[in-house]
Amino acid sequence: MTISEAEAVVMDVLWGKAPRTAEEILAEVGPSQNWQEGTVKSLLNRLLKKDAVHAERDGRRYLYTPLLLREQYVQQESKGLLDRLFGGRVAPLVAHFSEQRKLSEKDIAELRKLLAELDNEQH
Amino acid sequence: MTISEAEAVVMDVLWGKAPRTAEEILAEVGPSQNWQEGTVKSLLNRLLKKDAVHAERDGRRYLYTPLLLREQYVQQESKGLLDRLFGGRVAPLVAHFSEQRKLSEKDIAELRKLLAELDNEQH
DNA sequence: AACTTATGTTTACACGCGTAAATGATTGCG
DNA sequence: CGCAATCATTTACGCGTGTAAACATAAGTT
Repeated sequence: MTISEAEAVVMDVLWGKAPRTAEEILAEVGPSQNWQEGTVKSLLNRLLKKDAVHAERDGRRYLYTPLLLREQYVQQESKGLLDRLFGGRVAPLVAHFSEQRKLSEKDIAELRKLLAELDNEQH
Repeated sequence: MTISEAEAVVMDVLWGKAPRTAEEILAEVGPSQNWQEGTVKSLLNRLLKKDAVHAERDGRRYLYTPLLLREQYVQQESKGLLDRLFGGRVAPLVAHFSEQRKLSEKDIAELRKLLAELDNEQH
C-alpha cells in the first residue's frame, strides 16, 4: 500500500511534529498547497485506511500521529528510483548528479567525509 | 506532462534501440510485463500525445523513435526525488543509502574515484 | 430546547493510469 | 474480387488521486 504525493505532504507535517490536529495540519500546509479543510480531512482518512497514521480522539477532535516512519517512506521511494533508473547501484546515481553539476561544494565535502568514515568503520 | 511508469517501460525499450515497431516492443517487454498487444499500442499512443515518441509510417506499420531522451527523464525523476526527500542535496541521499547498507564495495570504489576526478578537473 | 459552531464522515467527480476488448482499415492470398 | 490476416485507432472500465461539497454530529451559547 503506497501513499500518494499529496498524502506524503500531510505525513511530512506529522513527521515534523506530532500529534497534530487536522486544523494544525491545514494551517501549516494550506498556504503553500492551497488546500481546503475537506481536502486535508480526506487525505487523513485515506492515510488512516492505509495504516500510515493513527488517530486518537481528544474531545471533539482527533490527534493524528504518524505510524509510517519517515525513514521507511524515504527508503521505499529511494529504492524504487534507484532500481528503476540506476540498476540499483548508488554510484551511477551520484555520477548522474555530478554530470548534471548538481553536486555542491558542501555535498562534495560531506561525501568525502562519509567515505572516510566508511574507511574507518569498515562496516 | 509526465510519463507514467508503464509508459517508461516502453520508453526503456526504445532507449535501448530505436526505431522499433510495436510488435518488437511487445516481444521485448511482453514476457516480463505480461502485456497484450493492445496494451503496448495504447501506451505508444499516449506517448505520442505527450510528444515523447515519434512515429514514422513504414508500409503498414509504424516505427517508433524516442523524442524524450533518457537523460531528460532520469533528470526529472531524480531531481523530483532529491527535492522532495533530501532538500535537493545529494550528500544526504548518499548518507541515507550508506546507513541502509546499500553501498556496495564497487559503489564505494567508484564514488572515491569520482571524488578524485572532481578534485582534479575542478569543474 | 433551539441555534450556532466546530469537527468529522460520506459522497462526488474529473482525470490519469493500467489494461484491454471492439472496431476499423489495409493488404496479401486464394 | 472476397476473405483472412495484420496493424492501428477508438472505446471502455475499474481504480487511485486530487480536490472538495454535502451531510452528520456533538458541544457550547442564549
